[in-house]
This record gives sequence, structure tokens and C-alpha cells, in this order.
Amino acid sequence: MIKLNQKTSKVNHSKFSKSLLEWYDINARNLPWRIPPELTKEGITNDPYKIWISEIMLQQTGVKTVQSYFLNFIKRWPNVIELNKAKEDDVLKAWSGLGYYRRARNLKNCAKTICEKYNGIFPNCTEELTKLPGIGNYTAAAIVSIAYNKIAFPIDGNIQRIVSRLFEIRDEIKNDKTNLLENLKEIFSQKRPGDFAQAMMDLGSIICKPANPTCNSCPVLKYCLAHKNNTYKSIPFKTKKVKKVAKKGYLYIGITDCKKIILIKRPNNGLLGGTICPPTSEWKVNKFPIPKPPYEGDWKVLDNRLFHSFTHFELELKIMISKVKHFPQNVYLEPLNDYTLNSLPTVMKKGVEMGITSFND
DNA sequence: AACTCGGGGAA
DNA sequence: TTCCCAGAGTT
Repeated sequence: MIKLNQKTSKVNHSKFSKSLLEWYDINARNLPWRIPPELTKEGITNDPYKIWISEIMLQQTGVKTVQSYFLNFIKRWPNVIELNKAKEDDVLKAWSGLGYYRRARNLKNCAKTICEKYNGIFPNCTEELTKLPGIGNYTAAAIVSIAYNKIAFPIDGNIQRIVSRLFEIRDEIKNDKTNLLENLKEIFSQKRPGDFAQAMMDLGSIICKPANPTCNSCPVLKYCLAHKNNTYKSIPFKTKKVKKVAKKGYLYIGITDCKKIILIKRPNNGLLGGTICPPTSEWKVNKFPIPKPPYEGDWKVLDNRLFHSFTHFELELKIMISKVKHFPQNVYLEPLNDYTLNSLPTVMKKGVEMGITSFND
């Protein structure tokens, strides 16, 4: 539903973006994947590779969390050619702790396609970009606007929130953004589409925050219908989430004679897909399954339990540990050092840390 | 259209 | 605790 009442129709296309971009020119966040506005205004453009990596990392992941991962990643694989040469397992290890591990595998697959079908050059239109693995409507539009400074309409959580408040849209947030798009097209900047998108994101991060927005310092306050009518606290509207189910299981930490930990590669589909972890039992809702350690040994259960929160359920793991002499050929044997720990998904890192602490006692 | 995918920062 | 984060892919 598009709401074009008298107040919102006065939102002037060029005046809005002028106010926003003047604010951005002074207040832009200094981010490692970003060319600052004083340089983009001189025609210097962002590196599509860096914008791509950052956009994938930033999917459902905060800027603060992403920065160090981004710098490490770019240092190790500075361009798409190098990334294409990387091993998928190494990319997954570099991704460990970020979550949503499918992103890392899609990244590798996408690099392959870019190198083999696009001669190492990122497409500059959303139609081609959305064909690539891991790149949906949002990321395609972000690359087109931010990296190539062409007109496109990335709609992330920030832009969704800001536009909803500007036009006082009370609709429930959905996957389908066509509604918001109509309103966004009334206010965006044709001259600086890349900076406009980033300015909206910075505004959403610094001023127009989800809770307690600092409206008194907002550069586009006079255009905001939700502020005018004091409805911003309930916009955007979201339904409250259902309570998470509790799942329980066992984590098996097998240690070889040469003090290495036995790891296996999880199936590509499903939770923590493709990552290399200690084996676990099945995870049953509300009760522990019967423990069945995968290798012969003198298994003991730790007193401490591991609690970890996923998006859709809470996990409680009992940790079992044993010395293991016989194991299959296809396992991964890794030394118990910081590199190994930091290459594990967070839940597994926590479990291994608990396990080896007790093992050393 | 509804699920499934992690993890952490911040209030 | 709860919410939210520069979402995409699958069902």
C-alpha cells in the first residue's frame, strides 16, 4: 500500500537527498571497505571485490563484528583471482565465528563463476549479479550503486526503517519490498546513488536507530512523517518472535595419542554446513539422546554443560571426552592450538575449550 | 509466504 | 532477556 497524502507528497526529491548528502559528507563512517565521500565526489570508485566481500559479510551481521574479518580476508585474498585459488575449507575457517556459513561457500562458488564466465570482472547490473550464488536483490543493488555508482535500490534494514518512518508506513515488514521501493524512488539521489545508499545506512546506524533514535540531530527531520505524528516508536512494525525450542545433545571430543583432536566435515546442507567440527550426537528436542561416541575409547562426561543460542533454537550440549586409538581414515586430525580453535564455529570452539580444560586437569 | 540458516552487540 | 544486524536460498 502506497501512502501519498498531502504531507508526504511534499517530500522533495532533490531537497531530501541534498540534506542527507550534506550530512553524509561530514558524518560518513570511516569503514575499511569504503571510499570516503570526498573521494567519490572526485569520481574515484570503490573496488567491486571489496564491496562484494563486505556486503556478504554484512548480511545479518553487524559492522563492528565484520571489520576485523574483512581486513583479515582482504589481506589473505586481495582480489577475486586469489580467492578463486583458495581452498573452500580455508575460506570456511576464515569465516568461523561469523555465522551463516553458506555465505562462505557461496563466496567461493561465486568467485569461480566471476573468474571463468566474467573474466574476473564483476557485472555492473542487478540482472547479471542476482544470477550469482549468494547475491540476492539487496546485494546486487548494493554492488551496482556503491561499487559502480549506478542507479540501484538496495533496501537493507536501515533503509527499510528510515523509509517506513519518513512515509509513516505501518505495514508489517516482509520479504517483498516493492511497497518501500515506490517511496524510496521519490527521495533517492540520481547524481550520487552510491553515496546516497551509504548515507542512508549511516543515518540508520547513527541517528535513525531502531530504539531511541536521536531525532533532534537528524538532517532530514523535517521530511519525517512518523516524527511529525509521533508514531516513530512503533515503526517499522514487527511481530514479536516465538519462543525458541530447546534441543539437547552430546559433543564428542576424541584426542589421539599424539594429542590431536579428531574432527569431521559436516554435510554442506543444514546447520553449520560444510564446517569442520568435532562429531556430535543428534540434537533432540527437550531431552538428551542416548550417547553413542563414534570411536572406541574410555569416554567420560563433563559436569559442565555448554549452552548456545541459535536463531531458531537453544542448544544444550554435554561434552564427552576420551583418548582414541582407532578412528577412520577420513577424519581431520588437528593440533590443539589457537589456530585450530579459531577455525571452529563458535559453538564448537566453546565446547572444545571446555573439553581440553578438563582433559588437562 | 514461511522456514532455515550464527553469532554478537547493545539496550 | 530481547531485539536487531548492509539477507539469501529453499520449501
